[in-house]
Amino acid sequence: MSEALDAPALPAPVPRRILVVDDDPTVAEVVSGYLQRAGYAVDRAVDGRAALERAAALHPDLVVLDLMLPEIDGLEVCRRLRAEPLSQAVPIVMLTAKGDEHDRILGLELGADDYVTKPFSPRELVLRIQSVLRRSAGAAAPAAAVDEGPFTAGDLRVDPTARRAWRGARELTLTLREFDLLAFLLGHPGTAFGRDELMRRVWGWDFGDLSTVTVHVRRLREKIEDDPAAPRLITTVWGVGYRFDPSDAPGRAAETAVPHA
Amino acid sequence: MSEALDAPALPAPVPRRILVVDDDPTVAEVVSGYLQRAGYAVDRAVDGRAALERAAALHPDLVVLDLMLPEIDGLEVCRRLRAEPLSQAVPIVMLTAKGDEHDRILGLELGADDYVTKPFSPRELVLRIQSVLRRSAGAAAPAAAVDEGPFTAGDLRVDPTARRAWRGARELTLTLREFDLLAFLLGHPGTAFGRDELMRRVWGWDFGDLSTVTVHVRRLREKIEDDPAAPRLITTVWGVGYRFDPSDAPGRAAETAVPHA
DNA sequence: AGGAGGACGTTCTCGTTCCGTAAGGTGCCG
DNA sequence: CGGCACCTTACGGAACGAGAACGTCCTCCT
Repeated sequence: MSEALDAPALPAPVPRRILVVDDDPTVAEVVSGYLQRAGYAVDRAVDGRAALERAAALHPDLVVLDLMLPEIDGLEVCRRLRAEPLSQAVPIVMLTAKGDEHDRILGLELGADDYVTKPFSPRELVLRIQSVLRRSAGAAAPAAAVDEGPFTAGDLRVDPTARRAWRGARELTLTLREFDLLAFLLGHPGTAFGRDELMRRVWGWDFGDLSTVTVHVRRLREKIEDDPAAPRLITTVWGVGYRFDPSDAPGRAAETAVPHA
Repeated sequence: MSEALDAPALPAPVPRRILVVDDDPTVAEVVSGYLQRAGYAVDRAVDGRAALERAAALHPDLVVLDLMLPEIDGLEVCRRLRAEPLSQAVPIVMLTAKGDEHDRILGLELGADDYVTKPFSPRELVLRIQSVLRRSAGAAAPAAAVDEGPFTAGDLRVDPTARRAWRGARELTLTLREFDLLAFLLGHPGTAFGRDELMRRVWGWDFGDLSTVTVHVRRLREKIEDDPAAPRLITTVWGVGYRFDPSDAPGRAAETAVPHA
């Protein structure tokens, strides 16, 4: 998803196309639903042959590939995708049976970018996919060079491409979520966001426990605020959510009261 | 869940029809009551079959759906609603048993828009429903341009996106309700509103003690008026309600004759 | 492999803030 | 002068956010 990173400048990131390949209708249904919900355009194929056709026709941004397939199995699909120049670079996430270590390793060798073992939680799958997309976007960002160069607010600096952040001269050690959260807020200075909206735009979920956001804001404050107990950068808006306040020039604030009357 | 009451300046919402599907009369009764008091028209169904019939007949704006149902269970109802073009887009809020993660996920896959775990607080359910309605309404109306730039009247300034307000150069510390109230009034300068109308447009309720409005107007005056005892910004219109008076040009706008002798 | 460490999501408790309502007071109108 | 509408104040409860701690999963290192 990197939606969290694209969002600052790109209001509506181009919806990514994902091809889901699975012969089990239930699994395909569940996965498709989750991905659509996360904002992706989903196409489906039920066997290896169809998968290759769809991939050639659609040029998806990512392929979710079940290993056990009729006609042509997942490993073979993977191999052929990698052989074809047009689909050579497409990220592949494999679905493998639990403990099927051998196929998994083989899949990785054939060029799969990640794997998820069945039974899997759809949530986890989405996370993996987002992670893979982020990685590959970072690796091959030729046309997508629209990606923000490092941007700044106050004495905070964030480099989305490098995934690094600084406070003044000191580099911050942020986790993945913390970084995404900070990057998003920095990209929308002065705007208040509800927890639910942060959940959607940073986490990419429509649901989930909103206290998760609270906790991560707390952890982030711990790392970037001078006094986490009295946050000046990430302000709490009571009953609403949070807001990043760019207090660029300390001492220049306009406390000039207009002595009306 | 707190976001439901955030809409400060939305025009009066069209009364929405909600279909409540639950086989437990007590639950259905309680939920219906709360929803009706929140201003929704409520229809009820006790099993899956009836639910589908009612949905087809009424085209409700939202469906509250219990998972455990006689005849046809909630998941199946959900599936069929989604299969039917006419009901394909209707938002669905599911009621699931606590910790029934599997059904919950499956429900979301089948197209539910949110879920609430039993036992739930009716209040929370109403908030979720409002949230879902707002989301789907927003999705359907892309050019809504809800984003108000910060706007001004006199020396008052309100920034809805940042949720901040200033009087002259001094920033005001407003609570959620106070802010919404001020934002609404600022957005309709010179217009008098009855307490009941403010209740509906600021609070979003069709019921409730109107003195609540009185008290909040008082608290707001306390923060923005030079002399809360002789309010110049938020004027009382006797027998009607309140009105915001933009006294832009000092010395010019004194058409409000001071009655006092 | 096995174990240590970190990241993340969840849950619980606690203190604070906010909000709605009730009750009595005051001013406006007939 | 009586009645009504509005004002003012106070209070109890509920909602909210902060903080701390736990359990789980993943990753990395040995």
